[in-house]
Amino acid sequence: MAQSDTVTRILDTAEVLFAERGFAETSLRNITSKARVNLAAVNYHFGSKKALIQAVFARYLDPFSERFHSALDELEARYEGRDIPLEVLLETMATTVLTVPAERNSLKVFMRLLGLAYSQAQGHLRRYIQQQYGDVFSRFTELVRRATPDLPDAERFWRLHFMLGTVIFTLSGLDALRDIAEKDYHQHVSVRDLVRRLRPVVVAGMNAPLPDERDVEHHADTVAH
Amino acid sequence: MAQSDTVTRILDTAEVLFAERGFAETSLRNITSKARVNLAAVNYHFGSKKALIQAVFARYLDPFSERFHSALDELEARYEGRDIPLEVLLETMATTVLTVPAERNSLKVFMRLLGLAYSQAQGHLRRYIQQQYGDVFSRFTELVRRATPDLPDAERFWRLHFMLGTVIFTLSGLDALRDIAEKDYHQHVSVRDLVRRLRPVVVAGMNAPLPDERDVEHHADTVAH
DNA sequence: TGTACATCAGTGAACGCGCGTTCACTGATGTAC
DNA sequence: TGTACATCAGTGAACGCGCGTTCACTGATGTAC
Repeated sequence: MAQSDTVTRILDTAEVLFAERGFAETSLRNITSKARVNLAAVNYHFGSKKALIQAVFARYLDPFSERFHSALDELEARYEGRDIPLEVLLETMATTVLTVPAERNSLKVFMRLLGLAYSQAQGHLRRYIQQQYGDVFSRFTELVRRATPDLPDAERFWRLHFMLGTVIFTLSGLDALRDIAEKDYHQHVSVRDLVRRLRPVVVAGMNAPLPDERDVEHHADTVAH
Repeated sequence: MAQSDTVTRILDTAEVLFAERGFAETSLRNITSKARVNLAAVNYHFGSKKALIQAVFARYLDPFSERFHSALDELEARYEGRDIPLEVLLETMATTVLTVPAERNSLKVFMRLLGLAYSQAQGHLRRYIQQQYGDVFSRFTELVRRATPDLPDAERFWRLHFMLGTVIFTLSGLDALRDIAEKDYHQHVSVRDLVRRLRPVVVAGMNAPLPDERDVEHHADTVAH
């Protein structure tokens, strides 16, 4: 066994199991037995389960953030200080997301992991991602800000997250949805096909008319907390 | 203690803890100690942790599906066989979702639970929801079909799920997003406020132009699986 | 009205189990002299 | 070239812990006669 083949085997197995069942539901024994690796090897190489989870993310997010940064560099150079159109920014992000996992396991796993990062409690994970990759996201949102000067800041913030929700939710729940879609419409759906369908929806959502101000205080907010 | 006050106390506490931390991360000991109830009471009244989880969902989804059915009855009567506009259908769904938890704990909890139902592995839960509440969802999608006759079936299917993703993702990840939003914009965001912001985005997304057919086979699908 | 019995909500303690982590140890490889 | 030592990946077994569940039991209330 080559040096630290073990590390790779652990990461490869862990990312698949985490994506399938979540972090709490995947035990180190699940991972190490499937990877045919000693149980203690996880703690030996990574230190803890938490650190393993972060390492799994880093293996996707490090190349992603690096490439996204250089894609944005290129874009800024090309537009020489002029505002980059929203469609181009979204397209660039989509392209980068699509290229990263081509060398890794699969886009499905990448998206499921992103979905879990959002939805599972795992506070440490959100903090880690925020801290490690917050800058590239900030850079992107700043460019989006310049591309949509008429959108109020808060509105743009929320719409970006709506958009993120659409994409992550769809691509991370892909398997279940794909099954239903194929059963109902006898039509195969590839990830690229979905991205193609997502594009006009996302663009239309970002460019939607502003919400009606009169709605704001129609009713008292009856929700606790 | 009145008869089966215990049952209510368990459900009230469980739904909050489940919403906060997920199912696997919430132990029966967490629930029973916070509810000041005997540990064995959960198994006595519900039979198992799984059954407790389903009971928590039923307490929201039973009234929801009942009300949504009657709201749709009303709508169909009002439109006397004519197609109901998409906006009206979406509005009706939103209104129903908003009224249900007004009597319960909070909308936030309801949405977090829906988000968890989608994102956590918990196969039994998705099956349970599908089986118990699938009919009302089918009825709704059929009405949406009639309201959008120009949308190809597959396109409508995907857009409905895009929309679902946006709403569930946003409302279930609300706390984290709200924190960021308040930090950045010093502006409190209520759930009703978010629903108001979601409306035009969702409508625009559903009515977006069809995807460009030429994109379909621009590149081979390089993604594994 | 009184007694015997059944029902039922709730309890306290224990069960076995799988979990993440730790630790003393092995055995191969590299380095110094 | 040979020997002593250090480094490092990996291992096997055990640690204590918290988990969901079970079980024998209690004590209050309702029912039959």
